[in-house]
Amino acid sequence: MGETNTLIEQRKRKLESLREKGIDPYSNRFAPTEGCAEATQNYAEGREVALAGRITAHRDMGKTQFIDIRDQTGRIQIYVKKDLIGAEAFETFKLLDMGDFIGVNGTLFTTKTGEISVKLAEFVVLTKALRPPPEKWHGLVDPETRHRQRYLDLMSSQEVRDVFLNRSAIIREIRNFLHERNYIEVETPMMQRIPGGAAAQPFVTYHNALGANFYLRIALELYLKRLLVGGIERVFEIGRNFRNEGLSRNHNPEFTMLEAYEAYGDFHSMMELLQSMLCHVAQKVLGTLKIEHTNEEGEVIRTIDLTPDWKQVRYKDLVREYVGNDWFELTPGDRQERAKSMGADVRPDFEDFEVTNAVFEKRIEPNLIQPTFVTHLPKELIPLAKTSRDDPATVEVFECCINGQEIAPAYSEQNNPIEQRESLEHQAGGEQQKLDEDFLVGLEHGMPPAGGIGIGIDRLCMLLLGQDSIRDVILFPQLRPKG
RNA sequence: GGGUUGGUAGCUCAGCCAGGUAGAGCAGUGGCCUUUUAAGCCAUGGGUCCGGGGUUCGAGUCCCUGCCAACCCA
Repeated sequence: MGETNTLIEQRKRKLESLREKGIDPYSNRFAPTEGCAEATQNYAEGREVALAGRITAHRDMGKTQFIDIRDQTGRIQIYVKKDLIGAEAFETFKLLDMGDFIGVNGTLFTTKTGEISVKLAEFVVLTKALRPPPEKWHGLVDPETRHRQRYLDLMSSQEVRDVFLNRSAIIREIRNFLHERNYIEVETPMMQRIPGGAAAQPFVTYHNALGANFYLRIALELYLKRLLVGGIERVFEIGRNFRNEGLSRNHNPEFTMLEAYEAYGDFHSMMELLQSMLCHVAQKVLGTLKIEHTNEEGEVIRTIDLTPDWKQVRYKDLVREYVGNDWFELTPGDRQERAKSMGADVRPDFEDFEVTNAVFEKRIEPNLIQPTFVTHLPKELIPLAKTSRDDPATVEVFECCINGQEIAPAYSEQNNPIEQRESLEHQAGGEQQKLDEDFLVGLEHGMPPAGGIGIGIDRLCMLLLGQDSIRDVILFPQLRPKG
C-alpha cells in the first residue's frame, strides 16, 4: 500500500498547486447549514445553502461543470459556472478530484432536466484525497478489498452503508425495548481468569503486572447471574464474545451477543420477550414483520414472517417428524447407522443424545425457516437449566430457530447451587482450576429464579437485513493477515 | 483439514482452452464544448500479469510450489 503511482503523483501536484495559491487543502472546519438531502427536501428556488461533502461525480462541460457531492444524508448536484465564480476560482476548482471533500455556498435551483441543484457561489477545499476512489459504476466488488478496506466499500455502495446503518438501528431498538421494560444495561469483564458460561475454546492473553494469564470471555452469563444475586432483577449486556474457532460464513472469532436475565421469570417469559423484541425491532427498523430475502437478481427467494404467535414444538416431536416416527424406539446402534445414512456428522465416541442432536442440526434446523421455538430439549444437552415440570428427561429451555439458524437459546436458569456445582464440576472434568468458584459462592448466597436468553446479534442482523455472510454485517471481519 | 474457482492498469474485467509485441471501459492527462447526470467527441500516459521454481528458442497463458480470497464439503 506504500506504492506510488502516477495517479497519486498527479494528485500531490494538485495539492501543491493549491498551496501555491494560498489555499489550505486540509482546512479546519466548515459549518454546513444542513445535510445534502435536507437541502433538496426543503427546496425553495434561490434559497442560500452551505453544504459539505465528498465529490462523487464530475461532469465537465468546459466553462460549466457539474459535480455531485455526498454526505451521510445523501447526494446533491453542484452547478459550477465560470462566469458566476470568476476565472481564478474556476482554475482552482479544476484542481479538485473525485474523492475530495469540499464545502460549498450557493443557491438552490432546478436544472432544465429537473434536478434540484446548488448554483455555486464559492467553495472551500476541506480535504484533498491523494488516492482515487473505486470505479463509479461497478464500485468495489473484490470481497477481500471490501473487507480489508471497508471505507472504500462504504464510500462506494449505498447498499453497504444501509446494512451498517440498519445494524446500528437494530441495536438501538433492542436497547430501547429493554430499557422500556426496565432492564438495566451493564458492562462485565472481558478479561477473565476462568472463561465460563459456554463450551468453547478461549483466546489467552497475559497481564504483565499481575503475572497471570487471562482469557477473553466466551460468554456473558456468569457475571450477569452474579448481578441477579446482587438484586439487579432485570439486567442485560450487549458485548463482544471471543471464541477461538475457525472462520466461516456464520462464524467470526469475535462476535456480538446480547444476554438478558429476568428475575422471577422463566423460559416462557423469555419466549414472550424475544417475540415482542424482534417484532419491535423489525417494525421500527424495517417497517414490516415480513422480511423478504432476495437473490442477486433481486428476486424474492424467501419471506420470513415474524407475526406472533410463533410456532412451538417439542424437540422429540420434531425429530420424529423429520427422521422417522420410530427414531426413539431404535437401538442406539441403529440410530448411529440411520444418522450416518442421513449425512449427519457422527463420530463413534458420540453418546446417544449427541447422535440425535447431530441429526437435529443437519436435517432439522436448516428447515426451520419461520420462527420456531424448539422446547423440551434433552437434559444431557443443556446442563445449566431447570428440569421440565412435565417431563423430567428434558429441561425448561427453548432454542429459537429462524431462517434455518439458531438465533437464541433461553433457559429457566439453574439456581440450585448444589446441582449447579455438580454439573460444573462434571463439565470441568475434575480440573479444579476450570471451576468458577466465585460464581458458585455467589449462587450459594441465593439467586432468584430467573429466565435468561442469549441472542447472537450478528446472526440476527443477517436475518433481518437479508445478508448471507456474517462478514457482511461486521464492519471489519477477521481475515488472514496479509503476508 | 479436503475440493472447486479466482488473483492481469487506481477500479471493473477480457486475454489462458490452442505459448509468439500486454488489451477494453471507467478513473487520469491534454484539447473542444456555458443546464450535464454512467455527459459526449478527439488525442494520450499508465503494468512486479499475486510470489517462487520449472518446461520451452520464447510463459500472463503449460507444469510444480507457496500466499491471499470466495464458495462447497468435513
